[in-house]
Amino acid sequence: MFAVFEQYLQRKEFFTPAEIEHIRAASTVRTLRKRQYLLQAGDGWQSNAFVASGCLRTYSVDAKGLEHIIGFAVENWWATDQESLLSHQPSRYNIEAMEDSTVIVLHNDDFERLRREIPAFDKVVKALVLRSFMAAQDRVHSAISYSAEQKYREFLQKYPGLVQRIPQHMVASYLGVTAETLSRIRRQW
Amino acid sequence: MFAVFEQYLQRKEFFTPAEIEHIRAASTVRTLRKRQYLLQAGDGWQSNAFVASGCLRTYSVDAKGLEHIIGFAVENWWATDQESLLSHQPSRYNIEAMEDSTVIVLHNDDFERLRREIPAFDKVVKALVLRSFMAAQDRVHSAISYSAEQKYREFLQKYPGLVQRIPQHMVASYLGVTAETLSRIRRQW
DNA sequence: CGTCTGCCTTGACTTTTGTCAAGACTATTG
DNA sequence: CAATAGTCTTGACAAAAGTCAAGGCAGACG
Repeated sequence: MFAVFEQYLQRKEFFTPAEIEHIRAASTVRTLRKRQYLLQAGDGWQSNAFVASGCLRTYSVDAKGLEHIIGFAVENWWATDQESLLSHQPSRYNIEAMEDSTVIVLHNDDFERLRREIPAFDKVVKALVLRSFMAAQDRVHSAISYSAEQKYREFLQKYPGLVQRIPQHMVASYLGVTAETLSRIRRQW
Repeated sequence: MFAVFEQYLQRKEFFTPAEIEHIRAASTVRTLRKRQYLLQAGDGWQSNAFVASGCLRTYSVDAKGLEHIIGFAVENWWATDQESLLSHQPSRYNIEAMEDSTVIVLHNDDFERLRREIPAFDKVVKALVLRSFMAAQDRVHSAISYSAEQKYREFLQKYPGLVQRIPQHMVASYLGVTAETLSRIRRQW
């Protein structure tokens, strides 16, 4: 499964075999069964996880027990909680496998070391962080500008295929609407 | 006004006088009158702007003519449109001065060159991008999880002082609610 | 194979938020 | 200083979304 990660990296930048070996040495491959947690709220988190296969979700649980999904991560995406990582505080989020999944876990110390030692790796991460920021900002824009229906349309268009893999009520949670509302939007079509 | 930028940088990392001079050489100081635009939707954007004084807002205008503020930037913050910058497409956003302001503008070519030439500068930018991502993600979390009132409370607590400087209807736009709704929330207190 | 759980839908009703229109107050500016 | 533009508030009403409760269906699993 590390091969998926290697291909991801090579697609973005050129890595020598030695560099790949360094990265492999720092990596831990973890398999998760459906519904298994990679991170549970309240625990600390000091890693970054690359999804080699499967699908995860990151979500919080509010005072009323409602779940709010802040992100999905399928193959070739990353799942992480930078907030806990940077603050060294327990996480507010849960990261849970929605399908049987395989992830490549890199402890943040190793991750930062690899950024220093391998310029290509640093480049990949720089681009990743910047793109993540832009994606988050764009989602803020949708959240404050669009109706539930518009947000759903945008989701379909932006992530075609995802809707096939993810239960509808979780898409609703991701969009910030209730499962009933999303069901009613779809009924009208 | 460049001094504000220098202090900002020195507070984050150590810069030699020569490094500061390199940065100064690439910088353009621009003063903006209240209501003046730094960027208008439809134009291209190839820079990053550091706010030395004053206050700016970044917003889009939707099909109905309604404004949606995706961000404010006061002293020691940055104002930019990474989307236009990275895609080389015309911007969807306007950046407008809400007060008489002074900004330090760095063309992206110079910005990237400085990152390569000055490690401390690269460090500052890395941290900035990561923090921006986390802030955006946190805002997504609020947007999908909270009611209008809860979002307003969080805003007050997160950016005390900002509410003194920014017209209320713009705070409403930032939160994704109408000016009337925000006014009614405040009435209840 | 039958039970159970998760998922989706639907209806009836409530709450929240938006829309439109009007008015008051304030600061700016010619 | 008078006109004006910007800001905030309020009321009446409309629309959007949430809540609660029920039922059906399909897949998972003992």
